[in-house]
Amino acid sequence: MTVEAILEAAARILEADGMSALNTNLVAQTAGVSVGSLYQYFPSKEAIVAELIRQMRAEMLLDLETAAAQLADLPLAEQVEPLIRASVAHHQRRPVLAVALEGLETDLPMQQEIDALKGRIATLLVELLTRHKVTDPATAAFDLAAMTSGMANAAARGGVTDFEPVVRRITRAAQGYLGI
Amino acid sequence: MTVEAILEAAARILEADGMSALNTNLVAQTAGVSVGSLYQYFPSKEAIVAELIRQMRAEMLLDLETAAAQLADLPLAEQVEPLIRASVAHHQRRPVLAVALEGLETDLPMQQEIDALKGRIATLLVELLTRHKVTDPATAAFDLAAMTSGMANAAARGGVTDFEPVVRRITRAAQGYLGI
Amino acid sequence: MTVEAILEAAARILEADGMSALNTNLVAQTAGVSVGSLYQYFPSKEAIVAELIRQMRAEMLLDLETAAAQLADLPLAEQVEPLIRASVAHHQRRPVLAVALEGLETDLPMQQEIDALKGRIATLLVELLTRHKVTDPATAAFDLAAMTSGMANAAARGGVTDFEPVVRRITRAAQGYLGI
Amino acid sequence: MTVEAILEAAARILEADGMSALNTNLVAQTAGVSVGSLYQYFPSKEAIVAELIRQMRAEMLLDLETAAAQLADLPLAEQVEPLIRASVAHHQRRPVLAVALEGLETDLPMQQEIDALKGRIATLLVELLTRHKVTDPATAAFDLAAMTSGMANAAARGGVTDFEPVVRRITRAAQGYLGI
DNA sequence: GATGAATGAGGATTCATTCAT
DNA sequence: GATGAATGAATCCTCATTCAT
Repeated sequence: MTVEAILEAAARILEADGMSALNTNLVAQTAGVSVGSLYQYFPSKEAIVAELIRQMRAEMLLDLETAAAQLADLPLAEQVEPLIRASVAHHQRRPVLAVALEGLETDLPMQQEIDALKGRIATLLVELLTRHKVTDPATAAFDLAAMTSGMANAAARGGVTDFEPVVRRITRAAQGYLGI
Repeated sequence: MTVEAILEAAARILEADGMSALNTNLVAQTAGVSVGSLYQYFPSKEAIVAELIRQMRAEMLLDLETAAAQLADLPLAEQVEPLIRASVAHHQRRPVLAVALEGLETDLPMQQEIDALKGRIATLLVELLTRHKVTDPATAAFDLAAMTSGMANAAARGGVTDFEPVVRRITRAAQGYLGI
Repeated sequence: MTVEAILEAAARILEADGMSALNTNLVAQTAGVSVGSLYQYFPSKEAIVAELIRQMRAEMLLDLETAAAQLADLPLAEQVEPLIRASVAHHQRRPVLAVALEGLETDLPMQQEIDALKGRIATLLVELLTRHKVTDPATAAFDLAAMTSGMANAAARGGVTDFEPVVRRITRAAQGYLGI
Repeated sequence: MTVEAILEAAARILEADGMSALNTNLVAQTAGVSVGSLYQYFPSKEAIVAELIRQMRAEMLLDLETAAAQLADLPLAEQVEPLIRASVAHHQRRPVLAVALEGLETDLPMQQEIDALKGRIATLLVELLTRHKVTDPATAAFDLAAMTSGMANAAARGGVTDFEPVVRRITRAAQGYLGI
């Protein structure tokens, strides 16, 4: 309960005013708990942000795994759009937060758990592309992920809230990249 | 001289340790000037970052204008790759700095001059796409720019220093997007 | 406790070395608290001074109200001296501080609360003079207050610590002014 | 010329925004000279303020001496008003500046020349009162000066620009004080 | 566990003064 | 003499973190 309140408070502050406005006292106050309690559950301010990012990546992994499982037997051409839709589901849920967190991910000192999740996401994509005989699947997975998040973030920054058209445009680019 | 020393010092700190390590005393010291001098030329820490971004965008505009001028008479299919190369030239020059500055651009309060440059970059692309009868040229320009910087940034973050292969991969995606 | 320590520290510094020596670190140190605590209770350095002035004016109002209540039925001629004594009671308590604070009052940006207190002091005097048929009571109240604080401050600056003789001399001037 | 420009610039800044806005760079700029030149003529910021105060006191002494000379043969009762008028002539000329400078006088470290002028003003008054057999002429001079400047400053602070009525009211108080 | 007052290092900014040109 | 860029000590203020209750 407390943990969730803290995370939600941090998320809202990030959405509203960005990282420069995020400070532990404000998070605690917004969450309706004391700073002391905040430090009971999180060792540092960065740990809060890290947990938010971890959750986002965990959700993304789940979204992708779910989609991949359902699409397993289809040809690659038909999987692309649903997979991109899954990759972007977290943008669809909270676009502004997604952009903020992705921007923060770079600065964060290496996080065991987050890196593991990102590894699993990468592996999922690489294996999928390998299975479909894509050349240089590692690079392709990397590029497709970059393209997808680049376009989704730009759309979110531009105030988009319905990502369905965005998904279709990303799909076009991805299919071009894959030579489909 | 002093101004350049300050900007170069800030750039190097940003490259090495990111925004959280950027503080006015360190910038001044690294630049070999006093804090007082720093404030003679920049009203605030943010103004230094803003100027760095402004320069990056100004260079990018110049790169694009130069490329566009040389390509004016070619069909779109042949312009894509050189234009992407131009869009990414600043990554090629200082990849780590480019990533850092693009990440900072979002947080920065609206900057007259930077916004003007970004407007001119956007206009250049929109007009070029319009000339070549691309459907919904505004959205296409937006998406292509997002895709390009998304992939270039990811590559830079991954430690890439030769962007030539990256340019070719982005080109593939862009051509797919444009249906070429 | 902390608030009082801060105010007393500020008061002592003001008495000893004046406003130019008043800085937040010194106040905190003198008060035996950290700067952080100081800012927990006062939003700025000026706010500390403002509170000191507010207290001085609040005491003055109380002194005057008490005196006025006790003198209500006497003729004006007999009220003048006790009222001046009340007006000057804060000088009697801490002469050097009183002078310092009155000097600072001018520069201070308008303070809701302080202005309210000064308004009540003025009203008290104006009504009293009105009740005794003094011509142009507003101007008279203004002048008498100015005369009183002018002479009391000058005496304090001159090192006087016993204000009883000063009160009697001010009384002579005030009675002259009132034509008594 | 330069000296006067500097003093006038300082005076105007003091009038407009008070001591907290007075800084050497602004004074130099307002005066249309360089900071370097300012320091050619004044050893420190305080020296500028001190000179302004010195001039004010010098003018006041002159005003008083002139008045006293013209009134030498009149009875005290007839001298009071003209002497107060002379004491307040500098308020009449630049009320806001007069208030600002009198407020600054206290903080200023002892200034040889200013103290000498104030001594001569005091002596002039003491001797005049002595000549007219006033009891305790030193204290009377002190009190009358305090009362005069207290009332004049308060009036100036209140926005008064015509001091003639103020002079007459001060006169009433002074005559009361002197038992005239 | 919860609280929130207290801490104090860190960092932004100002401005009197100097001095090379 | 004049200039104004450069200096850096001084000062304000913030905020992550601790710890006594």
